[in-house]
Amino acid sequence: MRLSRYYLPTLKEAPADAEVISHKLMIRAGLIRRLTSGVYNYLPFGWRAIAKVAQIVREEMDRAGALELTMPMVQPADLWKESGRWEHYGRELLRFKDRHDRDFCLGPTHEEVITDLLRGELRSYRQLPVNLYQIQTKFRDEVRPRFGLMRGREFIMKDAYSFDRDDAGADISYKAMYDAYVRIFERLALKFRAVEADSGSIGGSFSHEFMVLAQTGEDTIAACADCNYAANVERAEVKFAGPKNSTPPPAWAEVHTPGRHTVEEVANFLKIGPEQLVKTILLNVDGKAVAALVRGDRELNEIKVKNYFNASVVELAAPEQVVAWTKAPVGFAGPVGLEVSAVLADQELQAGEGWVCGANKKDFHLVNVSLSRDAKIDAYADLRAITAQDPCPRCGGRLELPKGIEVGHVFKLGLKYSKAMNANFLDENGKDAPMVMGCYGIGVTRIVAACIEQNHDADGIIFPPPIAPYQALILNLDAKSEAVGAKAQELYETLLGEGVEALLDDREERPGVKFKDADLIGIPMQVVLGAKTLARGVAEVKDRRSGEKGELPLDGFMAAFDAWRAKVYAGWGM
RNA sequence: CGGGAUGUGGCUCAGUUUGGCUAGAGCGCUGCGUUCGGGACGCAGAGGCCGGAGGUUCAAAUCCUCUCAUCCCGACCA
Repeated sequence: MRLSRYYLPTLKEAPADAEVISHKLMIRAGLIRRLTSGVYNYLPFGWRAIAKVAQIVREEMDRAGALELTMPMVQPADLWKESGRWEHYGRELLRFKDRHDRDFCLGPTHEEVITDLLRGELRSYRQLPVNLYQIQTKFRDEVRPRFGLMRGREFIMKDAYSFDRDDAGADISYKAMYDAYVRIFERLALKFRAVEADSGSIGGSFSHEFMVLAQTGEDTIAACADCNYAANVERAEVKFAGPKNSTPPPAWAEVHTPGRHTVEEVANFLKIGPEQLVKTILLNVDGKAVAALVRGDRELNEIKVKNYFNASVVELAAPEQVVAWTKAPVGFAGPVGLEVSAVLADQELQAGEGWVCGANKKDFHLVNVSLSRDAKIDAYADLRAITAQDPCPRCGGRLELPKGIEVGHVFKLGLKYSKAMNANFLDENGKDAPMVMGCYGIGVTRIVAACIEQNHDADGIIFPPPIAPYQALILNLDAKSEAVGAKAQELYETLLGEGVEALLDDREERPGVKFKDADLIGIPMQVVLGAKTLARGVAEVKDRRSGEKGELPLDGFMAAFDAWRAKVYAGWGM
């Protein structure tokens, strides 16, 4: 394609409402335009990148034996009521009524539809397993869409669903998808990590997330430097050395701590370390009052609390509730004499005595507290967030905590939907049995954004070749010169003829403008042709990633180009 | 949903505090000329009822009320 006839609106300045780099660059480089909050137009250049990703996903899904289909975006409420999610999915589900006043929603995911589809059609174990997928626009009415394509309300997703006769079969399906995902992200030339994940409200027994590694990621990964353990910190278990027997402290005593309510304030005031304090965090767990205790220097992982109770909602208690439960303002809660429905303590609090904690009384704390002697602890459990100082829960090795962007998630669902929706088949013995399901998602549009988060510099996007909308950009620096124009056109046609996706910048712009735009839009290979180089019988080339420049002879150009391309791709590990 | 902020040509913003002439700048866009290897320069243009509604006033981009939209932080999130 020739740029003089391309709709590629590049911008010198980023719009004020873009915050993260991928969002800014996608707008500046003319990939997307916002229609409304969390909803974007995909412009021709951006759409090509999305299509590239989708095609690789498609090829690997097909290779893994999955079958592509397309299900409706508009879904009847009946199905969601059947699975129970009409009530539980929340307001992320965009609901509306048709002219007959019937309830509908826009599909945020398709477990209900696919289960409904198959339960009517698949009756025999002979027909299983089956794995179906689609690549389609999804809509989730996110409470807070942000960061451009990173968290949109409307986005493109590949979602696959597997149905098996039994657990063992489901494990095989799961593994096949996991392996396909690894191949997909390898082929996309992204730096990624597959991590153990919390399965969240989709349910099911276990799951993995695929994270594109990038500083700006919203998720944190606990990854072992010594073994292959990696988990989302939401899920990562903390290894506990075991309780220690220490002598109980003398009886607890109140100390006056006027106006000190944070751990830091109290620790400074008493001239002790925060690890000698116990934080008492009051939570609402499915409407019940729960206290969670962690050491002063630790952070509570609310998801662990949620999983401990198998609860659907865990939220921090409101200040009024804290006052009602502890008879003191926020900042002075403690386990001694606290009356709530459950008091959970982090396991490591078993290794220590003589804690400092809130007195449940304004401006007072307690010292010399023994949890076993002075408080009623219902259970000790792994409650806190893992830190970089913790050992690897598998091998005891050193942990790193890199940031990642979740671009894929595989779930083993088990019987959750098949039971709720009666998706049964007849097994070998002629008996009804529920199908064992798995579901597998990839955020196609999010991958493009994540790719840019991972690959950019001060000048713009640096597309990995597999995602790049075009492989090579030819810059005609002398658009008015017939000789240069003819040669540029010739190179362009040569590349196209050899199957290289080329873009020709034949606009009547000054060289500086073309160089800037070329770097901004991030096509991996730049071929620069001007009067000077033409006179010398060469074209200048630049590797967008490394910035390395070279010259290729115009005579026998294609052979030289092939060699150079191999070098550029090698830089991407391809 | 709680907290904060912003809405002025396509983009970035000034002007609003303290109401007052035909509402400005840079970038971008159109035309002409000079330029031509890292976002050139000159001249001449086009383009805005200042998010919307109502109100106060002799007079509103500016003050008041309501409303809509967008962004940020938090809660939330296959």
